[in-house]
Amino acid sequence: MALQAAERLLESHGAGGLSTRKVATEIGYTVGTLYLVFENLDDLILQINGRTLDRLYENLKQSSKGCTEPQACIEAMTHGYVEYAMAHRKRWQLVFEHVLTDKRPLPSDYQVKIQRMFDLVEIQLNALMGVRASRQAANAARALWCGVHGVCSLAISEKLELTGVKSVQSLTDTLVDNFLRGLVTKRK
Amino acid sequence: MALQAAERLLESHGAGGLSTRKVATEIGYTVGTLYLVFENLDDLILQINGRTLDRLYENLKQSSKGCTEPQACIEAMTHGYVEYAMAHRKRWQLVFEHVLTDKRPLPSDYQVKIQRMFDLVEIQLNALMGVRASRQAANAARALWCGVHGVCSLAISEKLELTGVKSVQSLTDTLVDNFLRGLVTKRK
DNA sequence: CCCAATAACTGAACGGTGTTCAATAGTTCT
DNA sequence: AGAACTATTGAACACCGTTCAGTTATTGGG
Repeated sequence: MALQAAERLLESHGAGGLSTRKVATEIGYTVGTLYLVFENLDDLILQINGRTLDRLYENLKQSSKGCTEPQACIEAMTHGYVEYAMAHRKRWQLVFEHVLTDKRPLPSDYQVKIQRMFDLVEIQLNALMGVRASRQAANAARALWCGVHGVCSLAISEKLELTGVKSVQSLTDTLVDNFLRGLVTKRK
Repeated sequence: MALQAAERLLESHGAGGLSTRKVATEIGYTVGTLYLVFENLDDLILQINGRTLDRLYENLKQSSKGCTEPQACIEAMTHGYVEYAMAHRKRWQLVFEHVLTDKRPLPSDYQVKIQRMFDLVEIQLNALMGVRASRQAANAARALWCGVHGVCSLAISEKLELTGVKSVQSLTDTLVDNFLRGLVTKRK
């Protein structure tokens, strides 16, 4: 599959090294053929990103498998997110930091794949906050997840002076712990 | 100046529309001349970004001018940040979401310009948390600011289904309010 | 005033990119 | 075998970043 070759190129040469010609050559075809399968380079990238989002989602579910307490679940998921992002920076970056040429809105299944992740958190927040606050939980889930995303974003693009995955994890812990404590103290 | 022309192009055609040839033409010169002034396209972009970071910093200081309470200051600053990011998406995106071709580390004054913003928050957190917790305040400032950044990042790249600046502001409020409440309740 | 030295600027060239599409090669079916 | 259909090509176009030998402008000295 072309997508596998593209992912190989992405991992080895970064997002900048992704080109239609290279991908085509990698799978033993020429450029023209690639354009019969993909509408666009953006299209190809979106399909790679779809796969990445799937794996990320699976990673989150896996991470939160062995937990019972809502708070522990959320912490496990944030660790899972950070872990995946840091372990597959190039892939993660292609999803969240690559500006597409296309002006069209992102495909709807793309939105769904992102929303899924929010939902995982929302479920736990609902458990944590009680049934009454389900409206707030949705909002809080988004806020929290944006926050975790922000840590990864700045860490991966090296705009924090953090060294190593460990310190990124501890920074997200700071964010998540305080946010959650704030959330439950409001409810009391 | 070439930078002004480049910023004009950025605003009108997005980061993708930035090219050495276009910038050169815009100021009535040819490509070669541009390479006497800038080492690189990356170099040009970094200089634009430096200016953007300066303006963003000024905007933050301005926003937090008329406040007295630490919490109000922080909220004013986050609003200032979001406001600037949403009003100058292209510029903001070039700073934080454009992946440079160069493999070299970011210039040190770049790091300084980012650190400055953390510092503004840290000062307020110190006031909020008491003197004892200055070590935690530095960490908390980074965590909080990463969080706000994350909201902007996802909002601007349209990965949230948020409509309008208003809802972005309210999402950051959710994040910031809960985080701060969590922070102060721990201290008690 | 003219010439030499210096600074400013050019634009063609190279190798790369995304994208298109007439032409070709291969396959299938009657 | 020949027609219909599909798969694949590769040359062409317009752009890109980057380089650098060569040209033009400006300056200073005699």
